[in-house]
Amino acid sequence: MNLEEVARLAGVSRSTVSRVLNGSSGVSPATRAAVESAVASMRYLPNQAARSLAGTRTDTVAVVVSEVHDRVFDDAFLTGVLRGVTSGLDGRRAVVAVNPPSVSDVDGCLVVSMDGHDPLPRGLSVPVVLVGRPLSGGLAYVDSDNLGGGVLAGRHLVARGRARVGVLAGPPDVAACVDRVAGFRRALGGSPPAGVVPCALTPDSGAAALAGLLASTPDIDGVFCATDAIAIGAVRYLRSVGARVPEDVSVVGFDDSVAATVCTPALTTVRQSAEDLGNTAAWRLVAELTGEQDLPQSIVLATELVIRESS
Amino acid sequence: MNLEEVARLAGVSRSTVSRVLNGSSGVSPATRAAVESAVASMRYLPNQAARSLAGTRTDTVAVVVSEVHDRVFDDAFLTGVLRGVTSGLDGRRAVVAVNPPSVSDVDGCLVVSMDGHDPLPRGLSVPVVLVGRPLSGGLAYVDSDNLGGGVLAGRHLVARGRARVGVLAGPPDVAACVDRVAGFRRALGGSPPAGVVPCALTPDSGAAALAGLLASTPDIDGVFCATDAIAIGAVRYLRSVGARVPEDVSVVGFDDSVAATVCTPALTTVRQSAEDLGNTAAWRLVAELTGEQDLPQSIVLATELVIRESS
DNA sequence: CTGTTAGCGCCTTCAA
DNA sequence: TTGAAGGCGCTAACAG
Repeated sequence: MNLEEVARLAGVSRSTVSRVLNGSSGVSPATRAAVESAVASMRYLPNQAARSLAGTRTDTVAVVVSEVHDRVFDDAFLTGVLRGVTSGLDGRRAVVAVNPPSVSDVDGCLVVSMDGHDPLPRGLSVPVVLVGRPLSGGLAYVDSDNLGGGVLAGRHLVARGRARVGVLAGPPDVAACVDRVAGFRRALGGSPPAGVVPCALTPDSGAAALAGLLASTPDIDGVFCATDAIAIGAVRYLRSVGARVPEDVSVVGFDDSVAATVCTPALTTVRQSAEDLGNTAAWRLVAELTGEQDLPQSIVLATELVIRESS
Repeated sequence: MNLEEVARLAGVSRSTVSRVLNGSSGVSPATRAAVESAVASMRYLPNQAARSLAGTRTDTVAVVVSEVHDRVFDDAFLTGVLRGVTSGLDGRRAVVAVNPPSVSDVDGCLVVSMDGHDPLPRGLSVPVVLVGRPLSGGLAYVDSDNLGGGVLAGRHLVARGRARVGVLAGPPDVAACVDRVAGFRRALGGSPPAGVVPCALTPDSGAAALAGLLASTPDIDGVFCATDAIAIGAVRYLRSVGARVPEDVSVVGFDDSVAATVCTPALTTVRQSAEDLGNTAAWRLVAELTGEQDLPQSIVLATELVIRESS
């Protein structure tokens, strides 16, 4: 089934059908109606390949997922982003490509990178929008307000009367973690944290980092962790050495992952919406593809403190 | 850059380049080498749209994700499947489509359905492989050995000396849950469960279902839950009424989700590999697309008992 | 406002 | 073993 057949049924030419299908102006209402009813009655769907070949768009965008570091706790983030992306693509198709990105024949590219490097499709000359702030490079991105979330966490621990707080900062090359810690420091103002130690994005690494911190600074009464995964390790370690959470030590995480809700005690954390992130990034890319002007280079989405039992 | 330019550089015709690119036999080694070096030096990539239009394939498959029920705990499953799929597609592109599937221009279709209904793309006349057994319909599918996993769980509780076990069975229209419970019953042999109650796939629903079960059967010493999410609710409820896990009551879940490892006590559960599931389904679809004969209608992947603290 | 025309880049007979 | 030629279904000028 092709344009030709639709045109014949509607009693017009191929071009006219094409015009209607593409929403061009300059088609009389009567003609348009005739074409639309023909399309509907035949259940006609345009051939995407022919469309791409003749036109200038492919109507598909690539979603490049970088999977560099340990990802145990990132699954929910990824599905959330994907969900948001597919719903924000406005009819375009999303092709998923995994790490060494070799995508072609796409109109644009969305990159979900959880580290700060740029796993950018090489030799790809289409608009790109990153999900998550890159540590360097002038590309457009959408990110959660990690800095603001860090501020929320900091103010919360201050409000709880915690005066000697440690920070399990995550990896220094993960922009989200860097920003979270920066925000946290800002909230503490003149009284800096009792200690800031980097760690990997796993509970085990969080536990080990906290053990090291407590060895040198035993009187800590609060811990801010750059992710929930780290916080879960921190809580586990604290309980293993007989410290009560939150009575002796308050713990705050970041992400509002499922794990944060099921662990004991349930984690106070900062929520970000992966779905909004994906949706907004898709929107930004589509806007660029449709030629909108004066688009923001970066978009930052609000985060929110969720108070539970650990603080 | 197109075939023409490559042909010119290699000193042959377009047809010959096309033959080399598509691996047709009947090209002299010398010619083939010349073409390949031209392709490499120009970094030529065929235009996918033109290829689809002229040929008979699109080299892309749809991944249809059905999101019917509460999905809080399914994220890891989905990303696992997706990861497996993309790596099993052998160069083909994966387009993701969400629930009301309206995909076209694909060679085949992978459907990830977590309920038993068939959210099948209507009017799609391409091969389909389901990830997860459908409750009805004669479509090809790949599934975890939920029945076998249920057997493992049952034997385990028997070996632990548990004689009065309850079952939180999940929804009756989710094939995976149905199979898990069937396997569990089989392992118990002549001594049936003390009670089997359906519930939704959430911790809260699991807690409520267990409360109801305990009301009528207070002397239960073991609980098998169709998913980890349900098990987490069960554990929470048991502890809230002062029962010790596992001393008073053993609890076994299913899925080996992240939540199972971080909750207290850590859950004994049955592991399935979402990645293997996706990879195998992709393999099965590709095999059908490449014309392989005598393919199995269903493929079942082994599951594995993971013993932790809750039993 | 509508129809005619010329390709888009590739695969695939058919000849040579 | 290779080349020439036609056409896949559509869009985008260009006429009328």
